[in-house]
Amino acid sequence: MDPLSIGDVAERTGVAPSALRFYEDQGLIHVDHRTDAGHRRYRRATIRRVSFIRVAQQLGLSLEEIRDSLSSLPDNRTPDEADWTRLSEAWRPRLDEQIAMLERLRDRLDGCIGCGCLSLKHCKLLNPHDEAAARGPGPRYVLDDV
Amino acid sequence: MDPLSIGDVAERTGVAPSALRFYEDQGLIHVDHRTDAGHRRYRRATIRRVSFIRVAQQLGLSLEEIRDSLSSLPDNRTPDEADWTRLSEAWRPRLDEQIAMLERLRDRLDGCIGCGCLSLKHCKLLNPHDEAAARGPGPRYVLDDV
DNA sequence: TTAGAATATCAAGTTCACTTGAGGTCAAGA
DNA sequence: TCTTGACCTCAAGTGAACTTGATATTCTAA
Repeated sequence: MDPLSIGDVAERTGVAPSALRFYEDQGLIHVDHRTDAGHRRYRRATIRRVSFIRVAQQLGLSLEEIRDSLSSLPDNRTPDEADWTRLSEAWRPRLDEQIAMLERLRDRLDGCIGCGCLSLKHCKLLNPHDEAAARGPGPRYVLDDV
Repeated sequence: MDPLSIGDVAERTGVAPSALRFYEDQGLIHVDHRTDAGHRRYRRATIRRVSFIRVAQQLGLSLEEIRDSLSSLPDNRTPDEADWTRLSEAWRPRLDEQIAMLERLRDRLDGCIGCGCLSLKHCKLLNPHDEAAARGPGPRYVLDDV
């Protein structure tokens, strides 16, 4: 049962067969071999790989970035602890940054609502001009650290 | 200086004029009036509105969802505390959910690296089958609550 | 006054991440 | 045997979110 068909992988990961073929085109996953009839056969580790891709997408990474990230993982053997550590360390800053951004937004929304300042001139969430303007355009106070 | 040109709004928000015209087509923002020459003139509140759109996008909302969200804001007057409270309450669950998901992912990555289980069969982050399989496909342990 | 920057419209093009469609092969069950 | 379903390839289509290009007008500063 080890060699998995594209349908197996699709079912296990929730990713459509067409998407799996697309990922293969993009160099994100690879088949172990083909049957005589030309059908794809994947190794079990591919399920992990595909799950990984979906999680990375949730993080906001593009497929290209994910491919780069995955390139540090071996495709011919089961990734070991060192492999995952490398990946984890690469992700950590991004993860921390995203969490911090969302928390900042949440706290600011709460704070602003609490003090009612959103209707005033001083709200730093939705009045990115003033002091913030010097640091470039956009909603700085949310997207950046203050 | 109150009536702002499209260039002013672009500069203040970091959003290209073409994108602002596009947002107008999509019903996300509106002009206050046009000059005799047909040039767009925006009210100051439009900067907040556009900043809001960008922040919402960072949250993962589509322009359509954002339009719905913004429809609760008045376009003809400066939004007041009640307006923002309504919006904040609508966002809060989504915000909390996203933060929780990212924290879950971070903690799991840390935990898995710490115990080295990512190379074993028991890692719940990258082995979404087994028990998790019953709850549908995909990397459940990260995307859902456990 | 005159060059250049900014604005306008409208259609078409771009990128990303896939999906759909057309046309065909192959294995298993009624 | 037949038909259903899973698989194959390759090209084209999709939707979201804009951008670019063509062409024209208008504002601004030397």
